[in-house]
Amino acid sequence: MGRQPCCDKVGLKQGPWTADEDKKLINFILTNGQCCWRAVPKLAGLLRCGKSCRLRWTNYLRPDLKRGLLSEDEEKMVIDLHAQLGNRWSKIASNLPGRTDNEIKNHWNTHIKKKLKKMGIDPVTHKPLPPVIPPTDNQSPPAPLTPPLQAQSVHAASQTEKLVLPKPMEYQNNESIETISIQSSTITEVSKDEHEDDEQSKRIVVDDFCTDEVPLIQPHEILLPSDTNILPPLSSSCSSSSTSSTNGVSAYNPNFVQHDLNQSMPTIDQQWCTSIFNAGLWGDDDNDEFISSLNMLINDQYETDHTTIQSDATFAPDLNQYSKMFMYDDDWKFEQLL
DNA sequence: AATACCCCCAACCGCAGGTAT
DNA sequence: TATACCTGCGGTTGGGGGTAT
Repeated sequence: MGRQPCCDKVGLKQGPWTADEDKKLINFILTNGQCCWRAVPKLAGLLRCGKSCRLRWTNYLRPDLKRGLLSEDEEKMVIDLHAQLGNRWSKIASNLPGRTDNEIKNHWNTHIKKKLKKMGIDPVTHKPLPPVIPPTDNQSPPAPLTPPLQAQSVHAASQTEKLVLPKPMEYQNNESIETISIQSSTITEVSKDEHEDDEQSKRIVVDDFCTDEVPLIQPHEILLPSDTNILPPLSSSCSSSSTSSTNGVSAYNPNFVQHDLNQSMPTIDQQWCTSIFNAGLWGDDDNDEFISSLNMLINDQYETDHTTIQSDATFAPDLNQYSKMFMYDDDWKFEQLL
């Protein structure tokens, strides 16, 4: 059975998002939370399909996103996780808070792949690449490789009942001294022999967590205390059939005022709010609207006394400490953040 | 300065899985 | 059980910006 297209594309806008569209989407989600995406564009006044809105929010506008290049540690983690998980970008991303699968995928394809190849490592198998043999008349097969790395073939252990994937390998650059030492969890694959089920008998256990199941953050770490006025969802009819999340962020959380991912203390993502505010995404005429939304999020208030919200001047943070940047669209006046 | 080429990444496409009816 | 819907996921593309010639 064929599937319907995600939306009727007639009359819908495609291509890069404008600042105005971003503003509408952010404002809508600030006010109403994430609801059924198919309804979002209509309710938010956007000529986009819901899928496009979801992607824009998930990959770009979400307040908990980090921006900028991956750090060295993050890169090492990506390499290590890729060696264990393959191209399961969402799984990899779930281990890097603030990073999206798309971002990691792009970074992999544009940076890490090349780096690994340069180091003589096959980015797919994470094994040494075969040497490049210049064409000769002699068609003798290439000599077997001696693995220069610590990488050990998984198959070597396949005969044991308990299969332990290799510890993170060291990626050594043949051309420089650069060494990437990856410290990670060990994936232990428990074979069927120890259990009764067939395919499902194999499970991957990564030290203290199962990569397929464990959320990065617990619900109590995400949601605000419930003793305050929580903004209700836009509509009770909105489907929340999918409870899965990206990067551990609740998919149906009307308040993304959340605990800091790395700390236990509850914080609103002030970086994001300040960035949005100072980036001029909201014009003067819209400040009340934005402030109102912010106030609801910060103070859980519906009725806003705007005087209680700090003005632009007093709300201005030390921008140097902020990693979140909106830097890809001139319309957003990013220079204010730089 | 003009053009060609390359790189990067946001966005799109289409399929799969889960859930509601 | 079958169907429809919604969302997540991974692969791919297109265009803007930077660099080389």
